[in-house]
Amino acid sequence: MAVKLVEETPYRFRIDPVDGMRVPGVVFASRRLLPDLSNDQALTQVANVATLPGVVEASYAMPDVHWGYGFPIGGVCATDIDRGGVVSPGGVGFDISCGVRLYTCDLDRSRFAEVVGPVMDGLARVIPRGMGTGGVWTLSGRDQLDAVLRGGSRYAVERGHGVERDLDRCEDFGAVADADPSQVSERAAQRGMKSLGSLGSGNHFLEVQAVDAVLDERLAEAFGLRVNQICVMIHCGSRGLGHQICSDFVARMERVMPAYDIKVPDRQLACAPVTSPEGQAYLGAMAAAANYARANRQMLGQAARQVFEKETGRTLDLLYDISHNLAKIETHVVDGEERRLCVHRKGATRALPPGHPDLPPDLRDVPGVGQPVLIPGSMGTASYVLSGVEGGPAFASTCHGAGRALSRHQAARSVRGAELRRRLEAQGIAVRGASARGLAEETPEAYKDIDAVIEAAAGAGLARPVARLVPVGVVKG
DNA sequence: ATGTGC
Repeated sequence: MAVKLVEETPYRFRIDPVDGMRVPGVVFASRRLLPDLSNDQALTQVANVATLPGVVEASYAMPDVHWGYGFPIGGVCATDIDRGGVVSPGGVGFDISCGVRLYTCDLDRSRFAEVVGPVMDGLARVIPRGMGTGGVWTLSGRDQLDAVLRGGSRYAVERGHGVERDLDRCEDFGAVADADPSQVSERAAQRGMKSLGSLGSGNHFLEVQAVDAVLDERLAEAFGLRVNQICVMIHCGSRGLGHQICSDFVARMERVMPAYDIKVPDRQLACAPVTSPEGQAYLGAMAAAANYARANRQMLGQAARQVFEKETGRTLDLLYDISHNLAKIETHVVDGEERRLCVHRKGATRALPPGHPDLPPDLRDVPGVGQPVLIPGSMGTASYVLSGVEGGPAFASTCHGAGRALSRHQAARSVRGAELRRRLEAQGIAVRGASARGLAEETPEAYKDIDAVIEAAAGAGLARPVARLVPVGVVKG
């Protein structure tokens, strides 16, 4: 599909419907980010998504959009459940409920410098990472795995892995409803059994970060962030379990699409009506994987908390835990009417407005304070905390990270792992990696400029920047 | 992203 962009505002570009598109495409980006997009498969994917049955408003792209499996990464698409709307595993992604959790620590950057060695060595010892299996929690069997799949972080806390306040600060208060472990294949379960509490590889990490700049004093205070404060960010997902569930359901939906008379321009857009048996089965399995991902982050956070308590005498307080790969059933006003939608966010972060009932209890009634939004940067660069805003377009969603600019292969060719490690250490960043190649694939040059992405997200009215964080120690898969 | 690839 040939894609033509029309500038609507400095931060919003439109793709008019052609060739079976049911709605326009809308790309939130700045002029600075746009050249990267002009010759990119990602925009064709934005247009392809606009052909899905039941799609409403627009196929949205966030400022960090890039090419993905079928759907672009950095894409948001909502379908109307009661008007034939579909759900698609490709619109969620392989790493179901991949997301970020951020803890604050009552410790300043200068004090942390005195204990950086023991803390980083402690984290390196307790945080499983890299390809393959082995997590901090060895499950007793399928029954206990199913308890994780139903209960998420809540089950982990019930079993002593965390405190009740952690759950107040988790999306969905720690567990997605309607998880259906019976829809999780034996193969997916086998893969999940041995990986609970592990980072994985790729761009997943655990970082010790320092608040570099406060960008909104009032919001930062509400979120408990101050300049030079130490934080811990964890970015990971549902490991082999989520991957297997996605694979299982892509194959299943490809088989049943003809029976629903659904035709899509790319077979990687395989989908089924939300209300169909296949749609419901996927949503049940997806919710189970989402709970696994949250329990995964809970376990890693608890392991990090114990290291901090032992080595610094200070604990970690959870600021928030939020996914950026998930489909959710939500109610939004479309064409002046409240509709039940299936909102797919793939490489896009939910950003609820101030006063929303799903906000943490202690933030819910604070005027002007929206949902904490956690945006991980690439290795060695900044990460951001944002806040959801009133009236955000794109069904209360924003970007999820810097977005790749080079493929893994290109990145690995551009720099040697050992050299990159020295460079990071020279910048004052303590590195505890798993493999040299893994490091090279994540070199900062392989990603877009996170500062430009955040500027575009703010300019487009998707979210409000609160604080900029920089890494002081990184544990990578 | 992933027991990395039909």
